[in-house]
Amino acid sequence: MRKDFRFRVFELTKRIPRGRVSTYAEIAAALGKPKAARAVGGALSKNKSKDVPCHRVIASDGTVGGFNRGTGEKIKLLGSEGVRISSGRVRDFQTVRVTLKTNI
DNA sequence: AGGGTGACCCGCT
DNA sequence: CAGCGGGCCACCC
Repeated sequence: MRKDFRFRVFELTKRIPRGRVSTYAEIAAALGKPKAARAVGGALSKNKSKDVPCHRVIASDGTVGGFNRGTGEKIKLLGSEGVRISSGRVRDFQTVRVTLKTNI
């Protein structure tokens, strides 16, 4: 690994376009570690930087997942970007989902 | 240095 | 749809 796992998670998360989302598992896989989804969540939970749109990262089943500022806040942010959510679940999940690739 | 922890995931009941 | 259990991983005492 040429960089810290956490660093790579952040860099990858920054690439998620506004109004689109990705999943913990997706990011883990993009980093070459399909089983590290949990670790990805842990990394994002410690993120303080506002440059990292960690609210655009959701669970692989389409549910919103957690957020250090509170799930409600996460839903709010997503909504303001045009991502429709219903009952803690993202509508049109398959559509707004993005595939990321690593360059790091 | 070893074990606990968590913004997860998947399969099964 | 809801619960439960086991697995996996990086991070922080």
